[in-house]
Amino acid sequence: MLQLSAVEAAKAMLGWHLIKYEDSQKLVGRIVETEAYDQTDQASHSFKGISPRAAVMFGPPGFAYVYFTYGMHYCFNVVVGESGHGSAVLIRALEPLEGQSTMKKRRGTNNELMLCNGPAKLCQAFDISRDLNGHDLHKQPLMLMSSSIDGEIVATTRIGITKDSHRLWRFYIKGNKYISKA
DNA sequence: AGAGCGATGGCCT
DNA sequence: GGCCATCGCTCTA
Repeated sequence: MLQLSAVEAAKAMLGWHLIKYEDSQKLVGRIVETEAYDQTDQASHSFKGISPRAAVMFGPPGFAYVYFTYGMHYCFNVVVGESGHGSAVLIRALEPLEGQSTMKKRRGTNNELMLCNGPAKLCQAFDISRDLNGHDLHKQPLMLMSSSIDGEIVATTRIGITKDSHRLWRFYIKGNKYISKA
């Protein structure tokens, strides 16, 4: 699945589970919103070729690309596509399935809908930061498990970008309450 | 060596 | 709906 193009992988990954193993507990979230980024796409960190920051995007699929932005936020991506091709899927929102109490503590809210409904929010809830950049998602502590969905997929423009903003490369599960923005 | 700019979220109105 | 905090990365000189 993960060797697919960014767009195909972004759609296929809806419904997958993201699992984080911590000392005495497990956090689980279901992917409900994604965005595709590709080296042919000006909005992508890989557009200008291999840089130290975006190097992971050009590696084999199934690894984590975590970057820091706006001086305060982390965003989590899954590297997809063939090795040598710079593409990744940004995970924008999760539906919390397990470990909600820890997520609530980290996020400072008791509202289930607000725990993982944004790329930086889910990183805070799952405690994902720079040290997981380049991590193999087939291994603990952070893992990806494939799953399928029944729901319909909606495609829209991506959020918060200016270049190549016409592409309909954002995908979410129709009607899901946990997406960042309808 | 240095300036400018974000794949944003939270809080305020 | 609008504004602002805050800093690593990239590009330019």
